[in-house]
Amino acid sequence: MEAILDAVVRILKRQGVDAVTTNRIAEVAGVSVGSVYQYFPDKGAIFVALHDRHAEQMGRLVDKAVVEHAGAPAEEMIAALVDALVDAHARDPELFALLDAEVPHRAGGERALETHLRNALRLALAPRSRDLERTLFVVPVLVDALAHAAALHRPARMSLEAAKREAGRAIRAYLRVTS
Amino acid sequence: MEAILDAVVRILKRQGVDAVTTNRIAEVAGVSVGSVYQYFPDKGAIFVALHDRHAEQMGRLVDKAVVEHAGAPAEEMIAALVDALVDAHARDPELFALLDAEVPHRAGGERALETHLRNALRLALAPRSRDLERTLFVVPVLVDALAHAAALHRPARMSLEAAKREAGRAIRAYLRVTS
Amino acid sequence: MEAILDAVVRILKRQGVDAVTTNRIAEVAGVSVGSVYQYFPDKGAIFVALHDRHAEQMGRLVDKAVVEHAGAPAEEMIAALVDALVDAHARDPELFALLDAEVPHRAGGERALETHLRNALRLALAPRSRDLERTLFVVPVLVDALAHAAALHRPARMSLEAAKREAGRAIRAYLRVTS
Amino acid sequence: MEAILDAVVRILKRQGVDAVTTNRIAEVAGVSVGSVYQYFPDKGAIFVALHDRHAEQMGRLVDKAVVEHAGAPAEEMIAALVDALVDAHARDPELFALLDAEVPHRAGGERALETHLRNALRLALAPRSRDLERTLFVVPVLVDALAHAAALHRPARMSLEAAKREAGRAIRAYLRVTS
DNA sequence: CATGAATGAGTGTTCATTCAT
DNA sequence: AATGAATGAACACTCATTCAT
Repeated sequence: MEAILDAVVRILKRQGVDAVTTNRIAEVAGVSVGSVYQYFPDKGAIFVALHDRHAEQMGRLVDKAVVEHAGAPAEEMIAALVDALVDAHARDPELFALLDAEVPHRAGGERALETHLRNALRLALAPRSRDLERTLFVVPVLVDALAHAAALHRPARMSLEAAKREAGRAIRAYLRVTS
Repeated sequence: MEAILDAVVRILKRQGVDAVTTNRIAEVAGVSVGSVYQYFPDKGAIFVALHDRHAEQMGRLVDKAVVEHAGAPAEEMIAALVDALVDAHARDPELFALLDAEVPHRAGGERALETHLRNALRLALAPRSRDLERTLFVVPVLVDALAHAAALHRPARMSLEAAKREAGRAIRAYLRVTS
Repeated sequence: MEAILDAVVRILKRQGVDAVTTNRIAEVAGVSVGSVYQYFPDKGAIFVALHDRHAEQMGRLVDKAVVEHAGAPAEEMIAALVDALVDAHARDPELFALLDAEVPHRAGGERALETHLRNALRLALAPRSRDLERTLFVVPVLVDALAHAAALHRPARMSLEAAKREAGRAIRAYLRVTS
Repeated sequence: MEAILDAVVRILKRQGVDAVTTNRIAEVAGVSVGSVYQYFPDKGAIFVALHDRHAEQMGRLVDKAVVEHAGAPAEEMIAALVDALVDAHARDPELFALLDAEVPHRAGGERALETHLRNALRLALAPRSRDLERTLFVVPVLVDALAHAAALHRPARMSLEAAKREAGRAIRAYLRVTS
């Protein structure tokens, strides 16, 4: 299963989505097509699983940061969050850009990372905000968007660290006005 | 050409990406397949054109807001920007979610809206910021992400207006710390 | 009409039969598709006309040789015939090989050159042969096959002149046994 | 594979080249289109294989005649050659005419029969000729052309046997002058 | 469980042909 | 007569999926 998803990733990076056929997946994974269908009902499920796997990896990072900064000020936790997410995406920007742009998302089932962030932050932000609802709407969007941008779309002249720092400033600025 | 893109949109909304075949496009557009190929070299080009058209429409909105608030404070201009973009996307959220999730983007050629915003804001923000580079990195990301979120992914209990307002607050907060 | 056939020849040589489309013919000939259809009922007719034109050109060569050697011994006439045909084909071997191999012949309507040769030789050979029928069967076949072979398929080490001479010897040898 | 080529032959004879579509081939061969593509990379390859198969069949006949008349005079061997080739083509003249006229040859890769003949005859003719090169150029051309003509294009009034005999005479006459 | 040959519905695309101008 | 945009039937080919071994 992991092997299959890894095969998809390899094909995706080497030749693009259009080269991702079930037969090629099997070949690259070193199994037979039949075996691919033992684990996934159809091709769509493979893409879903790929997105899910990524979401879970990011989710684990989020949980870890939340747990590790349970007592600390929200700003610190968020800085850690941004840090972890940016690093994770920066490890293979090409892949994550591809995942976003080319691999179909089946609209609606998504926003997994934002949702996860929202849930994870609910507790951490509860005491801070007069209107939790609105804060929990904005912060995950900022974290997700800025982390992606920092890792994948920052200007050529800006370092990863500088981008992280600026992302942190933006989120902190918002949190401050949400007293 | 417009008719063809409109046909794609219609099929997309009614039956999803997989139903978008060149023959069906022709049928829905009321022309022959051959004519579709008179205007587009292949199916991929149709999707590209669809994304481009959307980007241009948003670009025009951006330009309009920038021009109309040329003398006004940046905050106001940005509020107008968010307003216009949110309204534009809110007019047909389903479509824009689809466009984002299912219609392949050909990774890399993208971020059109952010880029346009960046260029449009360069002048408006020039006097404000000590480090224009970083501001021009963050603001377009915030505008784009919050506008999309407000229009397409806001919590069920939050009104469009409330989402816009909150988006505005977040961006304003960042601009304030970027003296 | 000539222009159209010339266009076909040009495309044929530059890009092969598969590139010969009616639209491309029109383009290369410098007219519109509609005009092509003014002169030819359909695409097949163009190929037929091409073969016919070639057959007529060869036919004229045959007639000329026959007329010019009307009084001379048959051997001489045949030598002239082979000479003329070989030269004609050797002028553009590539084209004639293409014409033979790739341009569909519509089986059965063919053997135009052999038939023409047969008719042209009927008189010249009449006095020589006890069985004209058989001679008129063999000689055109020899002339056609050897002329083509000499012009288009002779071994790399053999000169055109040598090939012609050898072709002549073969035909003469046959004529001699056909007293 | 044999089944596929046989299907092509069947369609060719019944409905002509234009009816030879990959789907129809599959249908007539009793397999699926997919299976056709398991054995042949594309449609062109099928035609090539068809020509190749024919060339091999003829080649086997040539080899057999050469072997069986290894010690005998060259005249006899050639008579046997002509005999075998004429009979082979006469068994289904229509098909071989079609193969020649309508099935594209991909110019240049061809003359397979002549080449085979040339190689087969090299040994047999070696002692006879002062100039082997020229003899090996002419004889295969004569054998091929006369065998085809006898089988496929002889005058209506001439029997197969008579045509064979006359072909033999022509070749023998040439061999005699090539002492 | 694994295999991978076989399947065939379905797709993108081409191109001969037409006909209103 | 000439044009060339429009047509759409038809085709080569792919690839997700199955199932007998």
